[in-house]
Amino acid sequence: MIPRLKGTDDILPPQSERWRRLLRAFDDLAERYGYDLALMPAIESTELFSRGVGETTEVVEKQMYTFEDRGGRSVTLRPEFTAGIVRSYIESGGQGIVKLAAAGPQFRYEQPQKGRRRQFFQVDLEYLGESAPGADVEVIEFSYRLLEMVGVSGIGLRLNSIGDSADRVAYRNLLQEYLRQRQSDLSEDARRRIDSNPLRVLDSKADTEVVRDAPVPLDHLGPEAAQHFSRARSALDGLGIPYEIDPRLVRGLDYYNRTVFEFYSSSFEAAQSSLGGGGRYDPLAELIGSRHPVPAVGVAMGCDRIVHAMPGVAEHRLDLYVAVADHDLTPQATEWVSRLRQRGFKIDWDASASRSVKAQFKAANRCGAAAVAIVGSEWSRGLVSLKVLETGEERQVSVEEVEEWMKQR
RNA sequence: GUGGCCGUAGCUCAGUCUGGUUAGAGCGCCGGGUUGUGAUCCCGGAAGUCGGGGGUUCAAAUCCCCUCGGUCACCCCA
Repeated sequence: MIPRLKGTDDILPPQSERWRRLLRAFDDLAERYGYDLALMPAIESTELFSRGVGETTEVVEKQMYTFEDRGGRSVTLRPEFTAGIVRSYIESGGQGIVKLAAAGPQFRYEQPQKGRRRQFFQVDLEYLGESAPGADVEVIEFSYRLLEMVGVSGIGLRLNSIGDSADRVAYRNLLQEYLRQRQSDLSEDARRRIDSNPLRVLDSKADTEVVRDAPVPLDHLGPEAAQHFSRARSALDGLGIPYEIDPRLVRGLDYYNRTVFEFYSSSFEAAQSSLGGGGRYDPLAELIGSRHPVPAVGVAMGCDRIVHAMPGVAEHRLDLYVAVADHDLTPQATEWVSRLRQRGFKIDWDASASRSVKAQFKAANRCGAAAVAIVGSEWSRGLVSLKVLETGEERQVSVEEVEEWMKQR
């Protein structure tokens, strides 16, 4: 036996039923909100991520699946969607407003635990070319409605603004000065980040005492960033979307500015409880080679975690299971099953045309059929036996009545 | 990369401390009780290199050493 790789999952029934519901809900909402489908490469140039995501980020420093391909190029399995989608926007002309929805696996080489796999699945939305706070609000609202729609309970939203790059130069100095003063109280990791990535110290769990009194970006926003944030907030208030301001929320990727946010569920018990997050990333396009700025905002939701927080729904998977009692009638049954499926009914049957009625009933029960129709001696009179599995009630009816029954159920 | 816990049937686990009949149970699967009736009930069956290797012993799932895997947590993120 060759087992699956560490940190990868086979997603099979019954769990996969929730995935189907989630992906359908995402697809449906994306269409309603005007986002077009994007199917992106799972593999890109390593440089795209090192420049876009940031050299000093955890992801780039030690979590990427990077290797040399047969042509000697350094390539990387995507650890996230955004950099690749922005690359495609620039590569295809880089103009105007483009709204895209994407879904697929991402790869990060980490020690697996609950809610954290080496291959994990994300649904993703990117709103490119729009600088107004309304775009931030739209992707946040979309995410909230998606979680609501699939039945996640205890939805929480943390919101913050980390300001513009220009505001952050002054703020960064202030923070570094503060951290250096408290250096002796900091963890080793935090000390290392004072120079390379001081913002990340703000969400360090090991340094909560020092961080509590540290200056936060929210108090040092420039006037434009401050106005952007207050407009976004009042729009969210108007939509009735609850949130809490978390002044120490920063994101692990370097390209963010202004609005950042994170969704979680209070019912998902795990150390990795964030269901998704995102924010505005106006600086990214130029980091990866655009000759003009591209304002943009996006969100990525972790499907594996959302599915953990979704309720299971017991419902009949199939409208009908067709059991063949007289195997000479297999050709007629084949045609009837096909006709019903073409009309949109969910039908299954024993395609082997060899098993006993008893075995076919067992199969029907196992796959969650609402009823069984027996094709046997009564077929010559235009009838089948219809047995409703839940009640055990059985009667002989015409094939037209079977369809009526399924429609009214 | 570091630490805790766990590896026995397809799944969930008992048995390990205190070595000793043929390694068990529940669920699931297959068959029969009903050659046209599931779920429920009764009867039967298949299925296990006890994670792997080495050692101690008359004897190892059980004790010792090494190793591999899983899981949760730290770190970090979706």
